[in-house]
Amino acid sequence: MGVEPGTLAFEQTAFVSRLAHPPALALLGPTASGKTRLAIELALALNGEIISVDSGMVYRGMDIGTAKPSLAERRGVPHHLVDILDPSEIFSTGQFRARALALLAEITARGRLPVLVGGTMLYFHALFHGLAELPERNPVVRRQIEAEARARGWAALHAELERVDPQAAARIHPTDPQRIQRALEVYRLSGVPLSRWWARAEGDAFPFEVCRVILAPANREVLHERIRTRFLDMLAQGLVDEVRALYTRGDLDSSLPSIRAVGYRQVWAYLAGEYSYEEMVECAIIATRQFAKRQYTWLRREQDAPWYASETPDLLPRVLAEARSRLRL
RNA sequence: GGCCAGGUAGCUCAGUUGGUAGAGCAGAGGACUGAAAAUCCUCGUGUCGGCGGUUCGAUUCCGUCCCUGGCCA
Repeated sequence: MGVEPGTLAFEQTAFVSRLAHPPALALLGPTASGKTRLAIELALALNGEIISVDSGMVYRGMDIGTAKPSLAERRGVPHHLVDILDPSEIFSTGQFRARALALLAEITARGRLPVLVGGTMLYFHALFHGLAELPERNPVVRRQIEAEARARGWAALHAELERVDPQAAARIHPTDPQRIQRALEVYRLSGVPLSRWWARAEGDAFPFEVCRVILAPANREVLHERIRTRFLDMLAQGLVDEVRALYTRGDLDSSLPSIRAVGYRQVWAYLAGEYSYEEMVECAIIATRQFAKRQYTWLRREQDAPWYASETPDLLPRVLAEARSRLRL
């Protein structure tokens, strides 16, 4: 494809030669930090396209509760990995990584800047640091393991894991059903212990020069207040009706990752009669706070990325300046 | 005003036959390899409502006062 002199695409391509890899921008932050809006501004200013790094926004029909930007709010900026699945489907970190990598290449080939934005820190981690070539989840094996757990208890399955994969067993707590299940699944599917798979895939380099920026409210009380008012806003916008539409479909249930998402899970429980309205509101806000806390734990590990307070004046110009100098745009 | 039941961690409550107390929730920190908005780990000093009394020792027993809820006037 031809790149014409004088266009932004030409300039970017020209500068790329000075970087080891093509440029990419990544905006990470906890829920309710304001990253969605800032990302759109950045993409507009830098000729970018957005790649959503968000395990909830992938689902169609889940708009209010995931704080998905409306078409108007997107202001013409393409948003990738949004509305790509039905809530009955299950996404995975591996699928995210493969699709994101493909999109990064496509957007770069178009002469535009990829802007990764989101709060699903495992996805960012897998993208930047690589992922072992593990076998994909297998529903049959999972059901089998669940049945065994019901009969013998997770501790017994952890003991079994200890026999076939002592290294993985040492890292996985006996009360962590999800990881015990996954480790046994990988072993049964491949005959190779999970710890061996981990050891094989050491450090897949991320083939982009990435400028990472972290956006978060200045302090916890501010974050908690934003979370509270935002959830109340979602209710005012019709979150209960949105979840009811999923609830009345009849083919979805509370074990699905989509329905387990913060907010959806609690409204679902309210519709099922397990919570009063007040309990639902309270529990959803609490769950969101706890989710944000886990996001901070990941974020603190990203020492090389600068932190910006959500309430910083002139936030956009500052982040723009940071991106331009790091990526030589 | 009288009677009853309570006042113990931010919240809901256990408990101590007298030796100054512990659960759940909340909160904080951490882990994290195809469910990740998931899953899991660690962290509990607080005038035991106030003031007196009894006692070597009171959060516990006694008296009194205050507060909350219920019932009766």
